[in-house]
Amino acid sequence: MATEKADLRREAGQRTRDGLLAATLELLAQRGQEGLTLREITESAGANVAAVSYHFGSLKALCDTAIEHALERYLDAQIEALGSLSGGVTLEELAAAFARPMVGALAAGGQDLAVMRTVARVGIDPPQGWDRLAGKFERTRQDALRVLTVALPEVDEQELVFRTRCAAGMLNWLVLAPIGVELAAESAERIERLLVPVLAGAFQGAPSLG
Amino acid sequence: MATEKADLRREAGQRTRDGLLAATLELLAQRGQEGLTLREITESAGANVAAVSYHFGSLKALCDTAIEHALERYLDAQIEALGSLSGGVTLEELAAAFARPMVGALAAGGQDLAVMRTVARVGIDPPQGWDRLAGKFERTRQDALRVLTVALPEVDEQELVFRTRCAAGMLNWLVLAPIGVELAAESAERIERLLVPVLAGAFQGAPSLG
DNA sequence: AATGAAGTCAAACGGCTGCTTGAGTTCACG
DNA sequence: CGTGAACTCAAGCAGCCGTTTGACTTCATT
Repeated sequence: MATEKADLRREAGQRTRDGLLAATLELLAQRGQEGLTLREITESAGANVAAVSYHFGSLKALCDTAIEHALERYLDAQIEALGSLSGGVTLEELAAAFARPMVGALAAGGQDLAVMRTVARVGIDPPQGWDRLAGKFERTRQDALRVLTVALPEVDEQELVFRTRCAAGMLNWLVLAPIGVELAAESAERIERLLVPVLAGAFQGAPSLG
Repeated sequence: MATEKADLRREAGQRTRDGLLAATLELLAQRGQEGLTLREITESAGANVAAVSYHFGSLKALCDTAIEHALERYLDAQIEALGSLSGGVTLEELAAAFARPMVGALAAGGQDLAVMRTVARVGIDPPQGWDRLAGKFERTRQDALRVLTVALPEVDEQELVFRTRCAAGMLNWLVLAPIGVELAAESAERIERLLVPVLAGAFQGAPSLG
């Protein structure tokens, strides 16, 4: 068939690696890094405890790898969602793009949702390998800020940064807290219809008609 | 002196109890319930490990007690802040009252801030004794909703409930995530000036000028 | 002074933790 | 077929976990 050699041994090893990463991601999403147990992961993945040391070196290294994969998946989705925006868009369009990865993950469930929950948990207790992805993270913030400064030229830039962080934090909370379970039962359209006005309103700030 | 009898033994026991509760609250605020260690608490409180079993029965019971105390302090502050609002207030006034307990805790630091952080963590992973305080919690939600339905009669009530939860979640996130450390360094006035427009905007939703 | 309740404490317990070991299996390659 | 690398596995390691125990101190009461 293919010119590539099969090498079933390496394939089996890769399968074990992937299974451990998937099980770790799922458990990280459910309970975070603290309550995580080596034997729990390996039982969930159908692997031996020694496989963790063999493939990743330690439990901590396995968690770091799983978290880094999740962060990279999330940041890529966020960059793509925000990068598609042109200069002159409405706040609603920005809000919809800002929330798209999370809305999609809530609707899709499974590993996408686990990625989102893990990223949200990492946002509360940042790991040590955080710096390596700080650049990508900063880029998503700059993407949002660039659109915001055009849409809201009268608002101080420092305040727009704060509002962006508020909006991101709100999304993180919604996906982590029990309300995320309720939202996951809804359709993507309904979630977006609920969420976009709140996000856009937070970006814009209270109108001065008080 | 006083007609009350001193009974220094009971007073010492009460001091140990309070010290354990204070140390537990501080550690709960820092790292949550999972990473918590019996010996860490007792060393921080200057007590013996057996004191936990003696005074509370178990580590879990100690945590539950500390969490319940924190929840009660938070809910009382929230009820008082929202209860002072009359029927016809602006969204900004509602937002300011909604955020007042958290802004105050950020400015005060210390145990007030620990209470707020612990409550926020509980919001993500609710304990089992949650139901006992569900009534008080529901009351704060109703207080906010009552004002919101007057201020925003054109918005569906179900959406207002969602926006209230979004706003509460945003505050919880701000106090839990690393941004909370930055905010705690600011003055209460500055925090409120940053926060109120975002909260009021989230309550109101995006204006239909898109 | 004797009594006994209240509280403290060092030491130990079984159990679970992450990790290692060495033998065993699988399979590409000469 | 023999060799050796890649991988798996049961068993065991030291160490920390929450909890218990029984002796000890402290002190109001009689």
